[in-house]
Amino acid sequence: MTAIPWLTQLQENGYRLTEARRAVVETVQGSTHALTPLQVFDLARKKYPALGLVSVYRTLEKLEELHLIQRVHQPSGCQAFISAGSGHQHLLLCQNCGKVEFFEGDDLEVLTEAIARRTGYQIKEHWLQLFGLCQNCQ
Amino acid sequence: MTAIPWLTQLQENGYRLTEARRAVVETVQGSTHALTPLQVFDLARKKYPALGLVSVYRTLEKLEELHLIQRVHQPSGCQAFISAGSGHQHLLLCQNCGKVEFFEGDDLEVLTEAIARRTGYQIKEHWLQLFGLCQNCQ
DNA sequence: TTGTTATTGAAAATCAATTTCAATTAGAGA
DNA sequence: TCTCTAATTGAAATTGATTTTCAATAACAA
Ligand SMILES: [Mn+2]
Ligand SMILES: [Mn+2]
Ligand SMILES: [Zn+2]
Ligand SMILES: [Zn+2]
Repeated sequence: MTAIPWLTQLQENGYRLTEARRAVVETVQGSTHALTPLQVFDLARKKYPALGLVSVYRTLEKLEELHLIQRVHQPSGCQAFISAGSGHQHLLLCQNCGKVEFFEGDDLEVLTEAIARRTGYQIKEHWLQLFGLCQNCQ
Repeated sequence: MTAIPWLTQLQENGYRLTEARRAVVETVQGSTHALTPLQVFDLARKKYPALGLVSVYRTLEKLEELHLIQRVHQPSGCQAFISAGSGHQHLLLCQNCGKVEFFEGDDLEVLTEAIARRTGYQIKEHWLQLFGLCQNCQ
């Protein structure tokens, strides 16, 4: 719920703790919606008006590198980021407001094995994403 | 196997049949790999050297609009296109060479209903994509 | 064959993302 | 606390993909 663990992890990986980073981290960490770099910029500038857009890109890059955030692919575009789920998880996205939920417990073993057999592919991983309307947007 | 149905469908939708379009359509229609606009350009120019990159973008736009091609999302980027599957299908992609296979027969009913109940979302659709290595690339 | 209008490719414009750079600042060590 | 240095900053320039503009061309209906 707090941004401190992310800031700590940045520091533990040799990155310095700055105002710009703090603003970006607090913005992304606390969001229940996937945010584009520009959206992060607009929100984070409220916390730290001197922030430059470049620092948003640079911080997002580091957060992705540390697997603290992940890119969200949508029909409307693939530039948005959200706090990464822990372990093997999948996304459920609201088509209207972009609200994100994680879920796990899909069981694709049987399916992937059948497809591997039929196609001759060696299957390594999968993407599963659900789209719909959140309670607010129905 | 032939590009004629696509060309016919373009014509039926009021679009004229030109050399540029024919070259792009033949290139994309016949490919087993997802192709970026630039890859389409390079391949289609062999058929029609006067082709401009702009016409590639414009033709891909129309083919997507008619649901003859679909965008392919990958960790490495989301600009590539492939012939669209018919009906409800999913993709299996080779992580090495980009070869694409379609499959169907996933059964996510139980899963999506459980998640709908738990999250309160009304689930409308899903994306399922498998990644691996094709026979050639293993 | 003719006329209209969609389509073309080249060039210019746009837009997001990246790189460059000189000034600033975090934070390690004294 | 003070000093030093390398990381970080935001502005500006650059890049690269995509879109728009435009005058010339060509598809195709009549
Ligand atoms: Mn899974
Ligand atoms: Mn399905
Ligand atoms: Zn919503
Ligand atoms: Zn392959």
